[in-house]
Order: sequence, then structure tokens, then C-alpha cells
Amino acid sequence: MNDPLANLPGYVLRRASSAALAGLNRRLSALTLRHVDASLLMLLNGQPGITQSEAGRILDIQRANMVPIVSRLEARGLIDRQRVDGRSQGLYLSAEGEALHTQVMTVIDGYEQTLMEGVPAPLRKQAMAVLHAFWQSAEAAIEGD
Amino acid sequence: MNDPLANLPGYVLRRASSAALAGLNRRLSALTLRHVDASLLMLLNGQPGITQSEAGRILDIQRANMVPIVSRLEARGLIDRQRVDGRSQGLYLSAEGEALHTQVMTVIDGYEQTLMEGVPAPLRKQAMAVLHAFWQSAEAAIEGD
DNA sequence: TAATTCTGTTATCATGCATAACATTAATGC
DNA sequence: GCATTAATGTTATGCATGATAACAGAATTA
Repeated sequence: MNDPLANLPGYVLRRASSAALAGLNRRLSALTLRHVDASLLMLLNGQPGITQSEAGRILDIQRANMVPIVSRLEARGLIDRQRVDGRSQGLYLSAEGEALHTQVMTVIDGYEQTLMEGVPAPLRKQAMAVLHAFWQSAEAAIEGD
Repeated sequence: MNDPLANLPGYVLRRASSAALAGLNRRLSALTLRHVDASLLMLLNGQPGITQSEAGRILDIQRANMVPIVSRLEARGLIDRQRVDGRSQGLYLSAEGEALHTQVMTVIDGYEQTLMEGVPAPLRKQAMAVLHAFWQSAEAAIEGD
């Protein structure tokens, strides 16, 4: 390799994320789901009745970009909408959506475990803390020159 | 927040990477560069004369997707091509490209330092090792069911 | 020499992400 | 109560990144 970028945390973060995503999408394709779909199913399982906008805020997906995602999952009968308001609707997993969610969890749990097991044991204890630290640091660094 | 995905390393990795990339692109826009352009300039500075395909292999960019990147940078006079072979050309930073590269380094170094400083000191020592571990683990996990 | 591999390239498609605009509805300030 | 402001869902659109398939020309190899 001899990649002169390999000592830049931001670059390594991106490569790791990209590879991790590729592996996950590969596994989720068996359920005909994209990772973003899976993340919404998981969110709705934990917070049923949440609004489309709220979900987007939590997952960091623009309001406008939530539309095709929700439509797709609703069209597949995986989620239901219930009017909350004149303008907003609560999102819920349908029975079919819950069934698929358990399959999603099997895939995700297995994958995340595989990912973690690939990290040398001595580093494993601090691994999540490091990732969260970078997340927070990167969020803070978005603005500024 | 209350994000039930926050304990999944893959998800946190993605969010951190996404945020880090946003901040970087924001800073690079002052140089009218995308992060991928910057990464190629940095690579060519370290390994002048490298081939387009080789660069793509190192940066994990498909051969076909290298074409517009190289064309764009060449059109801006930042890189030169020198025929190596009947089929391949070596890529080099032009004088202008080298000048821009130093500016890129200023931006990148400053940004990566900011990113690192946002990580609590006790974690900082192992931070890079953790990122590399996830990178390697994720690469290994791409294949497999 | 023949078969295979590699390079650069074109074309095309899927995905993710950003922005602007809009109508409807809700919340807020006075 | 009414006028202003804010929020929601939506449509449309564009840009950037990646992936795949196909091809011609050149180099390697068997």
C-alpha cells in the first residue's frame, strides 16, 4: 500500500466507514434493504410513533430526503403512518415490519460483533469511546474555518 | 438525541466519518477542491510518477472513476501526465499543483489536528490504533455472509 | 504466436446528500 | 383574536461518490 494518507485520522475514519458500510450493505441485500432503511426500522422499533422529521433529525437525514425512504418502506408494508397533527404523522412498524426488524437485528448484531472482534482485544475496551469521541469532535469541527 | 443506534460501532463510525468529511469539504472549498482531489494531490506528492490505476488502487477508487478526477485536475493545470508505456501514464504534480499542495497540507494538517484535539487526552494515544483496527476489521468483513 | 491480462476510457445507473420552493398547518406575539 | 413566524411534508433538482459493463489498444504469459 504505502499510503501517505494512512496517518490522517479523518482519512482512516472514512476508509474504515466505507469498508464497514460495504460489508453491511452486502449482508442487508439479502433482506432487500439498504443500510438507511435498516436504520429507520431500528429507530422506529425503539421509538414508535416518532415523526418523519424527528427521525430525520436523529439520523441526520434531511427532511426532503426522508420522503423517498419512508415512501419506499410504506409501499412495502413495513411501516404505517398515523396522523398526529394536521401536518405530521407518527411512524410505526407494521407487523410485517416488526418481523423484518428481528431479521435486521440478527444481521446487524452479527455484523457489529464481527467488526468488534476484528479489533485487537487490548483496544476493544476503548474502541467505542474513541469512535464517539471522533464523532463528537467531528461534529464540533464542521463549522469553523 | 436518544439514538438507539449509538452503541453500534459501524453506525458511529459512519456518523463520525460523515461529519469529519463535511468539515473537511467545507474547508477545502476555499481552494475549490473536493476531498478526493486533495487526496490525489497528496498521494502524487508522496509518490510522483505513479500510474492512474495504481493511484486508484491505493485510494480505493475504481479505474473508471479515476478518469473524471484526473481529467479535472489536469484541466486545471495541477497535474501532468507523462507516457510510461503504450497504455499507461505517470502522474506528476505540476508547479502549480505543488503550490496548491502546500496549501492543501496547511488545511489538512490544521483540520486533522483539530479533529484529534477534540478527542479527550486519555483516549488520544490509542485513537489512531483504534481507527486502523476498525479499518482492517471492516476490510476483512466485507466478504462473508 | 496465441491467449491472457492490464490500462485507460466511455457510458450508464444507483445512492446519498444538499438546496430551494411551496402549501398546509401549528404556534407565538401582540 | 389576529398577524406573524415556524414547522411539516412534499416536489424538483443538482452534485458527488461508487459500481458495473463493455471496448480498444498495449503488454505479458504460456
